[in-house]
Amino acid sequence: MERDGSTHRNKDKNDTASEAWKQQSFDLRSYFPFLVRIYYRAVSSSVERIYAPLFGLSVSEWRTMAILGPYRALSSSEIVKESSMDKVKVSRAIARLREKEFVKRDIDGDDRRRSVLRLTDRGREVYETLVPLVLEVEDSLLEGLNSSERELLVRLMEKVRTNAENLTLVGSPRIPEETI
Amino acid sequence: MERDGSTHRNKDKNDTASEAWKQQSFDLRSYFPFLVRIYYRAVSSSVERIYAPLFGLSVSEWRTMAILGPYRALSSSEIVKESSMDKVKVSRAIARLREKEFVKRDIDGDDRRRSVLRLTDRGREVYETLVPLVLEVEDSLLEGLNSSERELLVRLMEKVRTNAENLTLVGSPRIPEETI
DNA sequence: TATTATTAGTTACATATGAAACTACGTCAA
DNA sequence: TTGACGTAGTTTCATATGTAACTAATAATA
Repeated sequence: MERDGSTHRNKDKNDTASEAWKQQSFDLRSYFPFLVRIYYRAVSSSVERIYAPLFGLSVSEWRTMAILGPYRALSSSEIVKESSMDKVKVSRAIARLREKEFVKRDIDGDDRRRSVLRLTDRGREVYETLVPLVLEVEDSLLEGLNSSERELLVRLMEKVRTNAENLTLVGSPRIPEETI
Repeated sequence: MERDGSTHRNKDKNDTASEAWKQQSFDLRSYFPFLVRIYYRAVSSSVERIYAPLFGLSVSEWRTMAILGPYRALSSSEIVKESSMDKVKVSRAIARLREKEFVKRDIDGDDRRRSVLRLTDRGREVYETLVPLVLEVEDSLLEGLNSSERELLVRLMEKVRTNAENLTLVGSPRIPEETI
């Protein structure tokens, strides 16, 4: 990475060819959203290396367990809110976690549409095995960054995310899983 | 975000219950890889808002065009290298771009396994329409960050990515599309 | 209370994905 | 040459995904 942080293109100004003024040099490899993608993929796979092979958990399954871990008893839609997953994904994750008997479900007495989910004992064992391991990964990922750099990284990512959300607000309603 | 950058857990030390020493407080919402995911998704969707509705391009199709834009004529496997997509994805992207007649293919004279891809005139038009738009998105995403912050953000992401890749190196060979 | 609207969660369907198998072509070595 | 191996790119298959339609239950209101 040896380009300045603000922009990496040079408008071909003074170019006289009829259409050439349009031609901005564009290099995917330094396009910020592309860098974000590469970054994300690297981080993702390093975490998945932990819970996928150990207990055959998918991402959404792990996330669901992670939410249930400290909170104890939540409804599906509460998990949706906490996890930034959609309700279909959560529903499927729960279905599989119930098959694996890592999660159990009780129907709410008052509102019988609502179900209350919690980890089973086995689920809690798995959760507690996993937590220190994924924390270890987190540490390794941030290795070499001092605490103010870590703070800054998180802060800048948040800032960018806010910008992104403001952008998306104004437009069409699509939040695809995979992009760039 | 109001936690320190290095860690957000408190080991429940001094807890005397038999298993409780294992219990680290774990909060998905502040788990770094989770934050990365949220960040990535926000950035992704803000870019896809541009090329998806305008020309019905998928992510991999857009990326392929973005690679072909400046370079002119590349083989499929060269695109694979540039794009950090796997060959199946690239192959499919090319197939659809050829249907749409945004990309054309010539078989290499010397090596008839190899095909050489380039944008068609129509493809180049699309590309040139898109480039300024996606650059605009990039700008909006980074709005409010001065250039040293931008530089830093990119640098820190790279550092984390390197850490991640070193981690993944040592283990099982899986690079899933979706994770955390 | 009957009727309609709302909410929780699931299912169906069409599309996207990755791993592995496969096809077609090239290269190397005997 | 011919066979063994290697490479470019495609296809198959099983799984994952999102949208939209759906079911079941509750809430609101007439």
